[in-house]
Amino acid sequence: MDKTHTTTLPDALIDEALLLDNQLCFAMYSASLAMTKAYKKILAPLDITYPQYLVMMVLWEKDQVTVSELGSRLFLDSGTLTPLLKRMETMGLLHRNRDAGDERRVVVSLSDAGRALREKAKAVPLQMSCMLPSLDQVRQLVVELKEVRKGLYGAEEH
Amino acid sequence: MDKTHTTTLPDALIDEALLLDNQLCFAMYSASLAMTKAYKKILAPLDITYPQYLVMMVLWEKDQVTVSELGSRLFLDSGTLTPLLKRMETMGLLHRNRDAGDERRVVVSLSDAGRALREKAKAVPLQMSCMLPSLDQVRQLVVELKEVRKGLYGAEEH
DNA sequence: TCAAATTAAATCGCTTGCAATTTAATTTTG
DNA sequence: CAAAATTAAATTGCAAGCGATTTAATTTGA
Repeated sequence: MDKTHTTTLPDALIDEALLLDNQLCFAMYSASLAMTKAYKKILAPLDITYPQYLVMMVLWEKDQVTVSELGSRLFLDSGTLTPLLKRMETMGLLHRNRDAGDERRVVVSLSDAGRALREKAKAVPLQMSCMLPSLDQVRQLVVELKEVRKGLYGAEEH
Repeated sequence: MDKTHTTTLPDALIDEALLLDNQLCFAMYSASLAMTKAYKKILAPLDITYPQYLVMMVLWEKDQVTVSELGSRLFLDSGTLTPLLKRMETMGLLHRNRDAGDERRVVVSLSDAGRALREKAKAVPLQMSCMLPSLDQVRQLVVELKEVRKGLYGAEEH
């Protein structure tokens, strides 16, 4: 009996694996899109998008961050962040200034309006939590999704 | 003691809720982005993007679907799908034809090349699974994420 | 019957996201 | 020190996503 390491999987298993409804990736993808849409409604009074809200959350945690810090926090690169931040600067939510000590860096900081927005934003998590499962389940999911994320970045350090 | 239903939450709780690392939504968002990037590498030999791969999976399951069927399967609307499908038609993966019985509908069907691509695609799920947790954990996550998705669409039927 | 309502796609304008390249500043090292 | 290598952002070009509107076909119903 020829049992090599590279056995072919049974066709049935391969077929099953190609079914949309079985796929974790599609579940994450579609849940993530659903989440963005839900946020659109909740964030409408604040006049910001979900990615903009993410930037604000980073800044509310720690004012004065470079574009790369923001990027490694949000898993986004300058190609995404630069135009996003420029729009937010135009809206008056933040400032972008070259770091005097290292002119390569751009330091992003909150404007008064950006700081003020935090008050309005305090209502957001509660509104969102109404649409989500129990706190325990959420906490568990967060842990698992972080593991998944780590696995997906896997090869390339991160 | 004034204990109305609309008690204000303790500040500490509100602050904690605004922390990026605690948020399910950010965990889904960033895991989903990581997933798309991982697929980019795996799908490179097939010359398609992840959303295009999703369309192909639907068609491999059932050839001949309308744009709306595709939309309700993938949770995407015609604003997203029409240009996506046109690109895929140009690439030669599928055909788009008005339904003779109801000229409002467009029926999407596999081309020979599209059908042929399925052979190459059979390797994809296994490659992806190497980056993911155990099958049991994946299955559990899929169930939970579907619930989350349902909750997020909540109000608007779906 | 035939105008009004509904439905299905397409279109438009905008924001993300990302790979690849470019520009400019800083660090390394020969 | 000065050329080479590295680093940080910006830029470019493209593919998603989506709200809002438009166009065209079909169904409703008065």
